[in-house]
Amino acid sequence: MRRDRPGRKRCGSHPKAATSCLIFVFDQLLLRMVLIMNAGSPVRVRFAPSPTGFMHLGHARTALYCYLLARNTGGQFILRIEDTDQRRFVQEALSNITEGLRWLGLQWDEGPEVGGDYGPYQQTERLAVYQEYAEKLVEMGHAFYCFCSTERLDEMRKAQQAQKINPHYDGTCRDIPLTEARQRIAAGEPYVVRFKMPRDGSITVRDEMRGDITVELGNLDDYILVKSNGIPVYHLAAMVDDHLMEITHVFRGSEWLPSLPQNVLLYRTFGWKEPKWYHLSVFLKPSGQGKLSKRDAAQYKEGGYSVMIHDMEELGYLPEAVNNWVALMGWSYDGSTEFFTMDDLVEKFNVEKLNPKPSAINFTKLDHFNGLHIRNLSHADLAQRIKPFFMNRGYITDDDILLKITPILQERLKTLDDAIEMAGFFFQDEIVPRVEDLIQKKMTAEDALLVARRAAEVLEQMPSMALEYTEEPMRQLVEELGMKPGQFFGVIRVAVTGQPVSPPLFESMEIIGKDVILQRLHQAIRLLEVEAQHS
RNA sequence: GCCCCCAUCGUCUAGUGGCCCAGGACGUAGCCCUCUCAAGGCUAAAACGGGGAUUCGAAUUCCCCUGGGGGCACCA
Repeated sequence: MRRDRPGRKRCGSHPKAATSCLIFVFDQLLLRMVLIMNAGSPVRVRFAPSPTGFMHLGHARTALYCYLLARNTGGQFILRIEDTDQRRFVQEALSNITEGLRWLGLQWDEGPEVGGDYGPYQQTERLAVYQEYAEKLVEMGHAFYCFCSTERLDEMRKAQQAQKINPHYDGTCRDIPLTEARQRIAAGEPYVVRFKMPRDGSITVRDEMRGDITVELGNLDDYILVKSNGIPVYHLAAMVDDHLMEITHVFRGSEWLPSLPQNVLLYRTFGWKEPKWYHLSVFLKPSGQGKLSKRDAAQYKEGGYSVMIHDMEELGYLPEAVNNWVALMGWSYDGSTEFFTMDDLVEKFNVEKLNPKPSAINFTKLDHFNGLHIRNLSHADLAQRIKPFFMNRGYITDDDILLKITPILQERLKTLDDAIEMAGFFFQDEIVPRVEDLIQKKMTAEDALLVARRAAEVLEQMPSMALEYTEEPMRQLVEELGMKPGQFFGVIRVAVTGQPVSPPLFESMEIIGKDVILQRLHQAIRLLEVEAQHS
């Protein structure tokens, strides 16, 4: 297939460029055709988490890619719950995952809560289906019943490891005649079903991002298909479901890559049409050393970051930014475009630019994307998004004021949470500035007092705190006093906002209003008077 | 121990044999703008892991080494 190389060739005026220009046009035509062909073949992709833990970044990326490809091709995005491990089942995990998906804006077309024609979408509700296929495999002679106890298996493995040979099933039950096996089962003997791996030859499988991979079948194990409790393992359940649900493209973690040959062999044994496989590489720690682990989670949280999706909202991240960030770890568009809205991603996502290299997460880049997406929001939208953060801190917010402060906050926020520290003073009845903040560098208490007094005098004359009544008069005052603007406005800023760093002064003053401004100025004057006497 | 995968600035990446003494982005440093902080603009430092081979020509193809990652369960 032709590769997409946007912006690579440019039509110039140089005579030689004419040919390349023609080629470029032809290139674009081809590209169009490829896109149309792609769009004409809707995919069916599934995100299939197991409810054994909460949703993290790895989940988010896999789900995002699934969603993007489905939307991009007009196909279906399916959510399937792989809950065949009842021992590790976590009650809140399912809701945590569905909430995470919804927060990210990755609504599924089929699955829990929404149904679909290929249901049920929870594996424990499909047990009879797997049983049927396991039986079929036994009858075909490609699987066998195994009566080995876990104790014996453990010992066997230990012995193998001691001899430094590859741990694998030793084949004890492989050749028990089927009639005998059935008798033992009827007699109540516990058993599992194992795949009867061919002993000779090799198999070549294909990961779309890496190419062909060939392995010796002798290296593959007689892996278990059905556990002794009658519940299938992933390798059976997922393949049966992917086939039955007509999944065309499988996105899963690279931890599954080693078992791809077994998985593909099952497909081929049944004669099913194989999906295209994409094994997404793991996320590494920010240091790049080792994969992201639960152990480190607490540490990230301390730094104001998290790898858990349910933390992202509270930390002040936008789902748009998380998607943008996560999309670019393992996928690129043209190597230079990095800002993508969800619509952009849906339109531009393509499997050709997927990359198999493990990537270290970079939280500061998340911050950057979050800032970009915050600035991309409308004032009204931003206002509504920062509102809950103020509410949670006990501030009584006012929608009008919120809407007024949004424009001066927007380009200063890295996270929505930053709004509290930056603009809390708009909603506080009383602020108490620290005297040492009031007095600017290279300034005495008397100097600061003079600034506050003169400013108060001037502002008192004004009909309101509208920009036209504050900025010019204050600048004149600066000149009159022969001070540096930074110093002068520093005093006013701290007096009015209570903090040395704030959104633009005049805009802030206009929003706060004349009464409160004068009140705060006089408070500062009182504080400075006391200070001046003591020094 | 065995099997599999990966390898370009600190990090995310572009790159599919000549457009590359390697481009973009985050971060870092400096400058500009400026009422603080940001945002924005400009500039700088910063990479093809090592060795062979193929070729007129290799970041790009092949081999070996090294490094990193993953897997080898009645877990997913």
